[in-house]
Amino acid sequence: MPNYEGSLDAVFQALADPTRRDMVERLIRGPLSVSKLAQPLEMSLPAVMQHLQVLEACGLVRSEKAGRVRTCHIEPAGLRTAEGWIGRQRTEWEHRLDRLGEHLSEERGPSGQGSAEQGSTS
Amino acid sequence: MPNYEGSLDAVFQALADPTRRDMVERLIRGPLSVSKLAQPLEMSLPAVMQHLQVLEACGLVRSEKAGRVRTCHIEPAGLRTAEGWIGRQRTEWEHRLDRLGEHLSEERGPSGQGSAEQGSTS
DNA sequence: CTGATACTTAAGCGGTTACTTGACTGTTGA
DNA sequence: TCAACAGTCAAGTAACCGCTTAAGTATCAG
Repeated sequence: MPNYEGSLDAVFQALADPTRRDMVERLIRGPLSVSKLAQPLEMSLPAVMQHLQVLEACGLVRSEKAGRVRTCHIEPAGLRTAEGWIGRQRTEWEHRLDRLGEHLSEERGPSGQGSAEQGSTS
Repeated sequence: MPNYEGSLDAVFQALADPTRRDMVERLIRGPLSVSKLAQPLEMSLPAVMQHLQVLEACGLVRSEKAGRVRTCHIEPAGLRTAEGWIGRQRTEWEHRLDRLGEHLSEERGPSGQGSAEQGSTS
Protein backbone atom coordinates (compact mmCIF):
# COMPACT_ATOMS: atom_id res chain seq x y z
CA MET A 1 0.00 0.00 0.00
CA PRO A 2 1.40 3.35 -1.02
CA ASN A 3 2.33 5.70 1.76
CA TYR A 4 0.85 9.07 0.79
CA GLU A 5 1.80 10.57 4.14
CA GLY A 6 5.42 9.89 3.45
CA SER A 7 5.33 10.89 -0.19
CA LEU A 8 6.82 14.29 0.58
CA ASP A 9 9.74 12.45 2.14
CA ALA A 10 10.02 10.30 -0.94
CA VAL A 11 9.78 13.11 -3.49
CA PHE A 12 12.45 15.22 -1.81
CA GLN A 13 14.62 12.16 -1.32
CA ALA A 14 14.27 11.37 -5.02
CA LEU A 15 15.15 14.91 -6.06
CA ALA A 16 18.20 14.94 -3.79
CA ASP A 17 20.14 12.83 -6.26
CA PRO A 18 21.69 14.65 -9.25
CA THR A 19 21.32 11.61 -11.51
CA ARG A 20 17.61 11.46 -10.79
CA ARG A 21 17.18 15.20 -11.26
CA ASP A 22 18.92 14.85 -14.60
CA MET A 23 16.51 12.08 -15.54
CA VAL A 24 13.56 14.26 -14.56
CA GLU A 25 14.93 17.22 -16.53
CA ARG A 26 15.24 15.10 -19.65
CA LEU A 27 11.90 13.36 -19.24
CA ILE A 28 10.24 16.74 -18.97
CA ARG A 29 11.30 17.46 -22.54
CA GLY A 30 9.62 14.26 -23.66
CA PRO A 31 9.24 10.51 -23.02
CA LEU A 32 12.29 8.25 -23.25
CA SER A 33 13.00 4.55 -23.26
CA VAL A 34 15.10 3.13 -20.42
CA SER A 35 18.18 2.79 -22.61
CA LYS A 36 17.83 6.31 -24.00
CA LEU A 37 17.51 7.48 -20.43
CA ALA A 38 20.61 5.55 -19.46
CA GLN A 39 22.72 6.49 -22.50
CA PRO A 40 24.35 9.71 -21.22
CA LEU A 41 24.70 8.42 -17.67
CA GLU A 42 27.99 6.86 -16.71
CA MET A 43 26.63 3.89 -14.84
CA SER A 44 25.28 0.43 -15.47
CA LEU A 45 21.77 -0.17 -16.74
CA PRO A 46 20.60 -1.80 -13.50
CA ALA A 47 21.70 1.31 -11.64
CA VAL A 48 19.56 3.44 -13.92
CA MET A 49 16.66 1.04 -13.37
CA GLN A 50 17.01 1.50 -9.65
CA HIS A 51 16.89 5.27 -9.98
CA LEU A 52 13.86 4.88 -12.21
CA GLN A 53 12.15 2.77 -9.56
CA VAL A 54 12.77 5.49 -6.99
CA LEU A 55 11.24 8.07 -9.31
CA GLU A 56 8.23 5.86 -9.99
CA ALA A 57 7.73 4.95 -6.33
CA CYS A 58 7.34 8.60 -5.35
CA GLY A 59 5.07 9.44 -8.27
CA LEU A 60 7.45 11.67 -10.22
CA VAL A 61 7.61 9.34 -13.21
CA ARG A 62 5.43 6.69 -14.80
CA SER A 63 6.41 4.09 -17.35
CA GLU A 64 4.83 1.33 -19.32
CA LYS A 65 6.25 -1.44 -21.39
CA ALA A 66 5.38 -2.14 -25.02
CA GLY A 67 7.14 -5.10 -26.54
CA ARG A 68 10.64 -5.07 -25.18
CA VAL A 69 10.76 -1.29 -24.71
CA ARG A 70 9.76 0.50 -21.53
CA THR A 71 8.82 4.11 -22.11
CA CYS A 72 9.08 6.60 -19.27
CA HIS A 73 7.44 9.99 -18.84
CA ILE A 74 7.12 12.40 -15.97
CA GLU A 75 4.05 12.81 -13.82
CA PRO A 76 3.78 16.55 -13.19
CA ALA A 77 1.65 16.02 -10.08
CA GLY A 78 4.74 14.64 -8.36
CA LEU A 79 6.66 17.86 -8.76
CA ARG A 80 3.64 19.78 -7.55
CA THR A 81 3.78 17.85 -4.26
CA ALA A 82 7.23 19.25 -3.53
CA GLU A 83 6.55 22.70 -4.93
CA GLY A 84 3.39 22.87 -2.82
CA TRP A 85 5.18 22.34 0.46
CA ILE A 86 7.88 24.87 -0.34
CA GLY A 87 5.30 27.36 -1.56
CA ARG A 88 3.33 27.06 1.67
CA GLN A 89 6.45 27.76 3.69
CA ARG A 90 7.25 30.82 1.60
CA THR A 91 3.70 32.07 2.09
CA GLU A 92 3.94 31.57 5.83
CA TRP A 93 7.27 33.39 5.82
CA GLU A 94 5.77 36.37 4.01
CA HIS A 95 2.86 36.50 6.47
CA ARG A 96 5.33 36.50 9.28
CA LEU A 97 7.23 39.40 7.75
CA ASP A 98 3.93 41.29 7.43
CA ARG A 99 3.04 40.69 11.08
CA LEU A 100 6.55 41.70 12.08
CA GLY A 101 6.24 44.90 10.07
CA GLU A 102 2.94 45.76 11.75
CA HIS A 103 4.46 45.13 15.17
CA LEU A 104 7.40 47.39 14.46
CA SER A 105 5.29 50.28 13.23
CA GLU A 106 2.74 49.89 16.06
CA GLU A 107 5.25 49.82 18.90
CA ARG A 108 8.42 51.83 19.30
CA GLY A 109 10.88 52.21 16.46
CA PRO A 110 14.52 51.08 16.80
CA SER A 111 14.86 48.36 19.42
CA GLY A 112 17.04 45.28 19.42
CA GLN A 113 16.09 43.53 16.19
CA GLY A 114 16.99 39.96 17.02
CA SER A 115 14.79 39.90 20.06
CA ALA A 116 12.09 37.34 19.19
CA GLU A 117 10.76 35.86 22.39
CA GLN A 118 11.91 32.43 23.34
CA GLY A 119 8.95 31.54 25.53
CA SER A 120 9.10 30.81 29.23
CA THR A 121 12.07 29.09 30.76
CA SER A 122 11.67 25.35 31.08
CA MET B 1 30.77 31.65 -6.73
CA PRO B 2 29.05 28.99 -4.61
CA ASN B 3 28.23 25.65 -6.07
CA TYR B 4 24.52 25.99 -6.79
CA GLU B 5 24.29 22.56 -8.36
CA GLY B 6 25.75 20.91 -5.29
CA SER B 7 23.60 22.86 -2.91
CA LEU B 8 20.50 21.61 -4.71
CA ASP B 9 21.54 18.11 -3.70
CA ALA B 10 21.98 19.27 -0.14
CA VAL B 11 18.76 21.27 0.09
CA PHE B 12 16.58 18.46 -1.26
CA GLN B 13 18.40 15.96 0.94
CA ALA B 14 17.75 18.18 3.94
CA LEU B 15 14.06 18.55 3.11
CA ALA B 16 13.67 14.80 2.63
CA ASP B 17 13.61 14.25 6.38
CA PRO B 18 10.32 14.92 8.21
CA THR B 19 12.09 16.02 11.39
CA ARG B 20 14.04 18.62 9.46
CA ARG B 21 10.96 19.82 7.60
CA ASP B 22 9.25 20.20 10.95
CA MET B 23 12.17 22.25 12.20
CA VAL B 24 11.97 24.48 9.12
CA GLU B 25 8.21 24.90 9.52
CA ARG B 26 8.63 26.03 13.09
CA LEU B 27 11.61 28.28 12.43
CA ILE B 28 9.61 30.02 9.72
CA ARG B 29 7.22 31.22 12.40
CA GLY B 30 10.12 32.73 14.32
CA PRO B 31 13.63 32.11 15.72
CA LEU B 32 14.14 29.41 18.34
CA SER B 33 16.91 28.24 20.64
CA VAL B 34 18.28 24.75 20.15
CA SER B 35 16.45 23.38 23.18
CA LYS B 36 13.15 24.99 22.16
CA LEU B 37 13.66 23.46 18.74
CA ALA B 38 14.33 20.08 20.32
CA GLN B 39 11.54 20.19 22.89
CA PRO B 40 8.68 18.66 20.84
CA LEU B 41 10.95 16.21 19.05
CA GLU B 42 11.21 12.74 20.51
CA MET B 43 14.94 12.36 20.18
CA SER B 44 18.12 13.25 21.98
CA LEU B 45 19.61 16.71 21.84
CA PRO B 46 22.67 15.60 19.85
CA ALA B 47 20.34 14.17 17.22
CA VAL B 48 18.63 17.54 16.91
CA MET B 49 22.02 19.21 16.65
CA GLN B 50 22.91 16.94 13.79
CA HIS B 51 19.73 17.83 11.95
CA LEU B 52 20.48 21.46 12.60
CA GLN B 53 23.93 21.07 11.12
CA VAL B 54 22.43 19.57 7.98
CA LEU B 55 20.04 22.51 7.70
CA GLU B 56 22.85 25.00 8.21
CA ALA B 57 25.22 23.26 5.81
CA CYS B 58 22.75 23.61 2.94
CA GLY B 59 21.88 27.21 3.75
CA LEU B 60 18.30 26.68 4.90
CA VAL B 61 19.02 27.84 8.46
CA ARG B 62 21.47 30.09 10.20
CA SER B 63 22.27 30.31 13.88
CA GLU B 64 24.44 32.26 16.22
CA LYS B 65 25.38 31.81 19.79
CA ALA B 66 24.93 34.39 22.53
CA GLY B 67 26.13 33.32 25.93
CA ARG B 68 25.20 29.67 26.27
CA VAL B 69 22.16 29.91 23.98
CA ARG B 70 22.28 29.27 20.25
CA THR B 71 19.45 30.95 18.37
CA CYS B 72 18.35 29.57 15.01
CA HIS B 73 16.40 31.21 12.21
CA ILE B 74 15.63 30.25 8.64
CA GLU B 75 17.38 31.64 5.61
CA PRO B 76 14.66 32.08 2.99
CA ALA B 77 17.17 32.02 0.14
CA GLY B 78 17.71 28.34 0.84
CA LEU B 79 14.10 27.46 0.13
CA ARG B 80 14.24 29.56 -3.02
CA THR B 81 17.06 27.35 -4.31
CA ALA B 82 14.79 24.33 -4.25
CA GLU B 83 11.69 26.17 -5.40
CA GLY B 84 13.67 27.64 -8.28
CA TRP B 85 14.66 24.28 -9.69
CA ILE B 86 11.15 22.89 -9.44
CA GLY B 87 9.70 26.04 -10.95
CA ARG B 88 12.05 25.84 -13.92
CA GLN B 89 10.97 22.27 -14.56
CA ARG B 90 7.32 23.23 -14.42
CA THR B 91 7.96 26.07 -16.85
CA GLU B 92 9.75 23.75 -19.22
CA TRP B 93 6.87 21.30 -18.92
CA GLU B 94 4.35 23.98 -19.83
CA HIS B 95 6.42 25.04 -22.84
CA ARG B 96 6.51 21.45 -23.92
CA LEU B 97 2.75 21.19 -23.68
CA ASP B 98 2.47 24.35 -25.78
CA ARG B 99 4.78 23.00 -28.47
CA LEU B 100 2.87 19.72 -28.40
CA GLY B 101 -0.41 21.58 -28.82
CA GLU B 102 0.94 23.48 -31.83
CA HIS B 103 2.13 20.26 -33.37
CA LEU B 104 -1.23 18.60 -32.95
CA SER B 105 -3.15 21.50 -34.46
CA GLU B 106 -0.66 21.91 -37.34
CA GLU B 107 -0.65 18.28 -38.34
CA ARG B 108 -3.58 15.89 -38.28
CA GLY B 109 -6.04 15.86 -35.42
CA PRO B 110 -6.46 12.84 -33.14
CA SER B 111 -3.43 10.54 -33.30
CA GLY B 112 -1.98 8.24 -30.68
CA GLN B 113 -1.19 10.47 -27.72
CA GLY B 114 1.82 8.69 -26.33
CA SER B 115 3.70 8.88 -29.59
CA ALA B 116 6.53 11.28 -28.82
CA GLU B 117 9.56 10.45 -30.91
CA GLN B 118 12.37 8.54 -29.28
CA GLY B 119 15.18 10.01 -31.38
CA SER B 120 17.22 8.04 -33.87
CA THR B 121 17.88 4.36 -33.29
CA SER B 122 21.18 3.72 -31.55
C1' DC C 1 33.09 28.18 44.49
C1' DT C 2 29.11 25.13 43.27
C1' DG C 3 25.69 23.36 40.83
C1' DA C 4 22.42 23.75 37.09
C1' DT C 5 21.79 24.94 32.26
C1' DA C 6 22.68 24.77 27.33
C1' DC C 7 24.87 23.01 24.28
C1' DT C 8 29.05 20.23 22.03
C1' DT C 9 32.09 16.39 20.83
C1' DA C 10 33.15 11.72 20.02
C1' DA C 11 32.39 7.04 19.25
C1' DG C 12 29.56 3.45 17.81
C1' DC C 13 25.67 0.89 15.69
C1' DG C 14 21.95 -0.82 12.73
C1' DG C 15 19.55 0.29 8.58
C1' DT C 16 19.47 2.28 3.95
C1' DT C 17 21.40 3.78 -0.47
C1' DA C 18 23.97 3.72 -4.76
C1' DC C 19 26.26 1.25 -7.07
C1' DT C 20 28.54 -3.20 -9.12
C1' DT C 21 28.76 -7.86 -11.73
C1' DG C 22 26.65 -11.88 -13.51
C1' DA C 23 22.99 -14.53 -14.93
C1' DC C 24 18.43 -14.48 -16.95
C1' DT C 25 13.76 -13.44 -19.62
C1' DG C 26 11.08 -11.81 -23.23
C1' DT C 27 10.97 -9.49 -28.12
C1' DT C 28 12.36 -8.59 -32.64
C1' DG C 29 14.49 -8.81 -37.21
C1' DA C 30 16.99 -11.49 -40.65
C1' DT D 1 15.70 -20.68 -35.72
C1' DC D 2 18.64 -17.80 -33.70
C1' DA D 3 21.40 -13.88 -32.56
C1' DA D 4 21.08 -9.25 -31.02
C1' DC D 5 18.55 -6.21 -28.24
C1' DA D 6 16.05 -4.14 -24.21
C1' DG D 7 15.27 -4.80 -19.91
C1' DT D 8 15.12 -7.51 -15.31
C1' DC D 9 16.50 -10.14 -11.10
C1' DA D 10 19.69 -11.29 -7.49
C1' DA D 11 23.43 -10.85 -4.63
C1' DG D 12 27.11 -8.41 -2.72
C1' DT D 13 29.61 -4.26 -1.02
C1' DA D 14 31.25 0.17 0.47
C1' DA D 15 29.63 4.45 2.04
C1' DC D 16 26.26 7.16 4.17
C1' DC D 17 22.28 8.35 7.61
C1' DG D 18 19.83 8.90 11.77
C1' DC D 19 20.19 7.90 16.00
C1' DT D 20 22.12 6.62 20.56
C1' DT D 21 25.00 7.08 25.01
C1' DA D 22 28.71 9.03 27.49
C1' DA D 23 31.67 12.43 28.48
C1' DG D 24 33.01 16.93 27.73
C1' DT D 25 32.90 22.68 27.71
C1' DA D 26 31.25 27.13 28.50
C1' DT D 27 27.95 30.20 30.85
C1' DC D 28 25.02 31.78 34.43
C1' DA D 29 22.54 32.10 39.19
C1' DG D 30 23.25 32.04 43.89
